[in-house]
Amino acid sequence: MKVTEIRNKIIEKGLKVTPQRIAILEAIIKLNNHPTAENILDYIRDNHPNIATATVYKVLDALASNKLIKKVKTERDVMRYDAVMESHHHLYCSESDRIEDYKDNELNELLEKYFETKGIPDFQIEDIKLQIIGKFMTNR
Amino acid sequence: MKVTEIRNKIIEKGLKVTPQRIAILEAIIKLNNHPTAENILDYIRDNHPNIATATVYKVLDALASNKLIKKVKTERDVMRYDAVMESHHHLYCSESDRIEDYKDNELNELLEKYFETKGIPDFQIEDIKLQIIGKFMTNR
DNA sequence: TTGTTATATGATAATAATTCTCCTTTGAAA
DNA sequence: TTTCAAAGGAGAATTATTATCATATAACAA
Ligand SMILES: [Mn+2]
Ligand SMILES: [Mn+2]
Ligand SMILES: [Zn+2]
Ligand SMILES: [Zn+2]
Repeated sequence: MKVTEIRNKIIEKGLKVTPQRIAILEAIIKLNNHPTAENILDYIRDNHPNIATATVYKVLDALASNKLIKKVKTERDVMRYDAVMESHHHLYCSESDRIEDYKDNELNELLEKYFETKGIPDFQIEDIKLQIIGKFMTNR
Repeated sequence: MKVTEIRNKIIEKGLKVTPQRIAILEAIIKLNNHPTAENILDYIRDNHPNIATATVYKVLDALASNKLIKKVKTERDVMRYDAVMESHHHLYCSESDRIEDYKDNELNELLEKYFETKGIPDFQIEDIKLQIIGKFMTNR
């Protein structure tokens, strides 16, 4: 993902392009590990030593409400962020804070078909997310 | 759910039975709406005007780590609690903080069968929770 | 029943993630 | 270039939760 592409993503949403926004969006894409605000700060401090914590949160909020990133909730008191915008699920490690993406179109279709016929009384489904909890058999 | 039953649940886990623990567990069961710590406090203040906020959190922690209640995470910065211990999913309202239980054994079996045959590489599944986001067609 | 003791509670301070406020800076359009 | 709405920086404030520690009490034994 080149900086030009990131700039374009931001422009497409009608947002001003700033060095902070580029750095933060780039960090989330590159880290690719559902980083926290603090992870992002640590990552970009090398090139942006003066960025304020509040700016990171404000940028994250702007990116999320413009659908350039997603918020990923965790068991713990800290929000994490995701630049993968296509619909996908998450694998949560039951022993650590590791979260990995799980993309599975066969599963999505299965669920869609299931709820299409069965439905949920008095409820209109907009989205379904799976939290798959377990243990990773590989390190990282 | 009678108080005697609640006492027994607490005793079974080898915990001391205290008026605070009874009141808090009873509140979560009766409210049946995935209450926050504050909701619980409000509910029990009538009969326990002197209970400390910290006690509520400590009791919630003790109940959760002894598997008498579950923590339910939300998009927002507040934990919610659930006395329904059987495996179930949640319906999240996309417009409000309403969360309702969704129990569906047919779905559980479908998912179990699906992952049993397909599996996830390098990952050992322990539990699967669906977050079903959408709109309730009824008020409350 | 009473005494003992580990555990729980209450009061309050501390923490940690996030948000707010307000002033300054800047991106982008003209 | 100038203009100015929008964005950033600094630090205070907020809010949910946790920690600390002195006091109270549930459970058990004598
Ligand atoms: Mn918080
Ligand atoms: Mn918090
Ligand atoms: Zn993801
Ligand atoms: Zn529930």
